[in-house]
Amino acid sequence: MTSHHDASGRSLADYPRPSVAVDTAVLTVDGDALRVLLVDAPERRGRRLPGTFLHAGETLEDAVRRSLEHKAGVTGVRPSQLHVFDALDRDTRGWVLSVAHVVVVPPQAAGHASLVPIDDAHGLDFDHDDIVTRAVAWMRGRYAEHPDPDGVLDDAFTLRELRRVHETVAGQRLQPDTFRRAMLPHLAETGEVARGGVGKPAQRFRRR
Amino acid sequence: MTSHHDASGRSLADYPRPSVAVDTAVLTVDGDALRVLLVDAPERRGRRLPGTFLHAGETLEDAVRRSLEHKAGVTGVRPSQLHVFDALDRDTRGWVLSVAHVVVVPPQAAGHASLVPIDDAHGLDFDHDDIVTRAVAWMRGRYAEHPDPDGVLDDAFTLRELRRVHETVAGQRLQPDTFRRAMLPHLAETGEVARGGVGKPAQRFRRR
DNA sequence: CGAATAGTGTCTCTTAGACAATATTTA
DNA sequence: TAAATATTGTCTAAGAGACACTATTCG
Repeated sequence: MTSHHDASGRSLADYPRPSVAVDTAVLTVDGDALRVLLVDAPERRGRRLPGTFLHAGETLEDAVRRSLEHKAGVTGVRPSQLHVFDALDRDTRGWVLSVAHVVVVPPQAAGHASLVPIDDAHGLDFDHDDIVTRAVAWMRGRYAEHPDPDGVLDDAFTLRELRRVHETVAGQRLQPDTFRRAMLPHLAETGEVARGGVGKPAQRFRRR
Repeated sequence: MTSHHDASGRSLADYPRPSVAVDTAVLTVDGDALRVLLVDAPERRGRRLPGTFLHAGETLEDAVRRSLEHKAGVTGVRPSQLHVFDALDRDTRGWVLSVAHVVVVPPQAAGHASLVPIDDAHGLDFDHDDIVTRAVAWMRGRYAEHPDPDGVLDDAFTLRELRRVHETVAGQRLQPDTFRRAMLPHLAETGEVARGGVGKPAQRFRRR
């Protein structure tokens, strides 16, 4: 923590320190696929999540934002920590801890990197497969509790649109009537109606 | 991450690195109080959670075990990560990240440090109040799903003993009959009976 | 009108919670 | 026997899930 001297009486500056990196799973819901943003490694070793080393004077969240803007053109995100990966041999070049993060973005905000369906996101560099698994589990938990906590949809949306997002995140079909009744208490009516398609026009709702 | 070079082309060794510490909330259930293990700061600045700096060649889990054994005589624990605290000004002596952990132990395993009721564990050094809050929330979530995931009780126990633990963790009374029915599917009978007290002897159960 | 979708009514089944009755022990 | 505790029976209310019916729109 912070003021630890250990038994030997050495102080903070005397210890070798690990490099600290951040790696981020950027998830989005595009149509009926849950996707994750991948980048090609500079040395072409393989595919991986965007990440960077933590710089001096920077928080983890700053580092995540910097890496996403820089490597994928993604801005305005709110990262959440997932886990610290600390296996001693996880990076052959030295002692590196990675703080894994997750970010959920609307599909149009995904920038210029490639969005890969999560079913195809295997065999990534380092422990990035693990990070994707944890990120998806984290997102499932979040969407089981809230209508659209990360603004994947526009400000106003129909229940069909919202249900489609939830079906994609959960990986299974949901009944329209049950879903509607479960969500209504967490939504606010807008009065707007979505016209244009076939069938009775649907009301548009907002998160409340 | 791990192989990040950034735009400037500098490589891993060129960056300043933070010190990385671990701090651990050791929780236990003692009678009807939820307690956390605190230590006095060497410089007597105040009370805090046990922690240490991460040493080279050591994982976070190793560091947690070392700090608990060394500072409190607690062994044989299974730490879980909670959160990384990274505020730039959290330690006046320099750039220090702290990976907060939580550990649940049976009361007799608490070693030689002092166990403080969580209601009295305020005003701790650094961001340790936050860690305690997160640790308690983590433990509540765990006990809401499992009978005794961390072995706070002995191998065999009565439903009254188990209920008392849950009441302490949840901070509220639970109905004996409802609790019993909720727990039974997760328990195995032992055939043993707890004699000695007044009233009908209770069966002893085991986790399954 | 017919197909498609939105929205509502209602039935069933499960479960949590509460209350009460029965069972078994000690003092 | 009285008090205390364990265990089980049962009732009620709430909610999830399913099915069917009504409402509204487009082609």
